[in-house]
Amino acid sequence: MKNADIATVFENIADLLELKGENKFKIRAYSRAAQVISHLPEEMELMHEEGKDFQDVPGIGEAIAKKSLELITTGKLQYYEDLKSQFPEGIINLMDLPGIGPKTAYRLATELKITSIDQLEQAIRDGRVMALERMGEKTAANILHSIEAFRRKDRRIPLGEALPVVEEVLQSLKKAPGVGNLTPAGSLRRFKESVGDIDIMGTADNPETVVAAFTRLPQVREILGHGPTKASVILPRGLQADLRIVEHSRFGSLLQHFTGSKEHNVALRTKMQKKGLSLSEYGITDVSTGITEKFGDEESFYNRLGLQYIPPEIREDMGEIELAEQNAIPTLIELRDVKGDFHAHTLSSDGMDTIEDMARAAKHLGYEYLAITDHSSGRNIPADKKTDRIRKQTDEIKRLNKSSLGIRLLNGVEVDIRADGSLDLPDDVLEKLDIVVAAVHSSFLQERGHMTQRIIGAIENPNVDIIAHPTCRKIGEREPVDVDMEAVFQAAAKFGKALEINAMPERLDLKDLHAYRARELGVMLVIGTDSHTVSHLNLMRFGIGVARRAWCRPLDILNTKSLKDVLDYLHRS
DNA sequence: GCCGTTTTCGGCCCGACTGTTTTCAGTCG
Repeated sequence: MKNADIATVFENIADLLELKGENKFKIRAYSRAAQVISHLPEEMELMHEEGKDFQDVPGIGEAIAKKSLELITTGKLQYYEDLKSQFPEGIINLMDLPGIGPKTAYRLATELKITSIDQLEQAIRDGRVMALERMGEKTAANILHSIEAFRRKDRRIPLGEALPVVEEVLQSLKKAPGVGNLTPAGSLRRFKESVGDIDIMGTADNPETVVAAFTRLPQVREILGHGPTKASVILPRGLQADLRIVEHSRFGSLLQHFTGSKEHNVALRTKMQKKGLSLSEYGITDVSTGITEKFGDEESFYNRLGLQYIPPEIREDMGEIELAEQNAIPTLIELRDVKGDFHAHTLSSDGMDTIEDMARAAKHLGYEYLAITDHSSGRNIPADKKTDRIRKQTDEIKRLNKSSLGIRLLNGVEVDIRADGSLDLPDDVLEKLDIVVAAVHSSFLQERGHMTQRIIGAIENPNVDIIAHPTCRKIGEREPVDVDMEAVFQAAAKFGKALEINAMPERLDLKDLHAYRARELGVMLVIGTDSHTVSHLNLMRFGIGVARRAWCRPLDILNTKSLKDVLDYLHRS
């Protein structure tokens, strides 16, 4: 059983215990364990095989360790089954609706015998819900609204879609008179691959002017509400954005609070509570004196707690607070560390621009090198012209490298890993290239064992340098292939091959947790944009976001190295 | 149920909003 499924079981147990009216700290323990498990970089199944003790994971104690083991070894948990049998089936589904917690769900299930969202909708429409004690017309209408929103199922939006919209909004808003700080908070700021609502935090001399300007933006589709210092609106793609303006002196604590993650903030507050400090969006309160200190920026907020500044991308309660106490937060990779790109397409395959166009654009970004990695076949390339194409590309790159472009082009290819595991170009062609990126582009539904061998086979080929988009997922479009990632990481580490963090926002593949685990195992990572046109080269920042969430330092990422070091690494010069 | 340079027992994050309430429970982030 996978971590995600184990986490779901514990989350459901927490819900059921809440229904039972159990001790709320016990409930919290299950809930926290679920969170922790869903964020583990390694599968618990594997930890078990390796003889690791689950109780070493903070938030997992004796009882939950034992239950986890039962889930892993038997696929079931008797405690959970017993708990479920005490309640009407389907009651947990009701709690998926915003506004319905355990108390309401329990009443609906027992007093009205409702066990599904459909039944709930019916009960609201025929007036049975509002007839209940302590329920009214408004409550019923709100639940109905939740049901409709739930059915739209478009609640989380890929980062790649949300970020440009938000940046456009920020651009316009910054022109409003008297605006000071203005920055998005929440999961967007932490660079999670998808985001729910957008929170924008700001300071201003005259908040009302800014809030008014916000509600009048051309991007605003609907105004959900607005007051003197905050407003909620709907932006394109159904994106809800909330703006909050505070005085300059409280901006630090506000931003910290709304950046989250929730788990990070809870852990931080729990820890500081023991030192007699109470944290909130308004500042830090010394419990003994009742005096609240204000903070204009996040650095001073963290420093007051005796902590090093913690970058937003790693605020997930994965050990960052403990490291900050020791002043040992790693220096994470930044966009400006990147010296080149290892994944780009041109007109020779399915790209839109010439090699020279791509080279100039990469030079413009300040890069030292750019790998041209057109597809090996398919995509406008007849099978019998594969090697001809490579020869032409080689000549063109030689010519350009001799010209005064000021950037070194690496002569490469993105070679298909075919369904049978063989590569789409012969070794004598591959070995003459500067760099070989291999990737799966077909037969995505192969069974796990076959797919794992297919990818590991490519890793073992001495001519292959990088495996691109290792899981082939496309967010909201295509599920990842079924592959034993742990085995892939082990093989990459053993054979000294790099794995790609594909920076295309719809891919982000490796994803954050995979990249974290790969780095932990000593696998070299690269961030590739998979550019098909010059503008795609700018997508690098999305890959940087994933790398930072994976705690990557510059030295973990191959394309932060100088041209010389890259050539050394590739054993080609 | 978890956890410990204030504790192996006795604690466990903080504040706001909403609705149906005359003081608060439930839910959320």
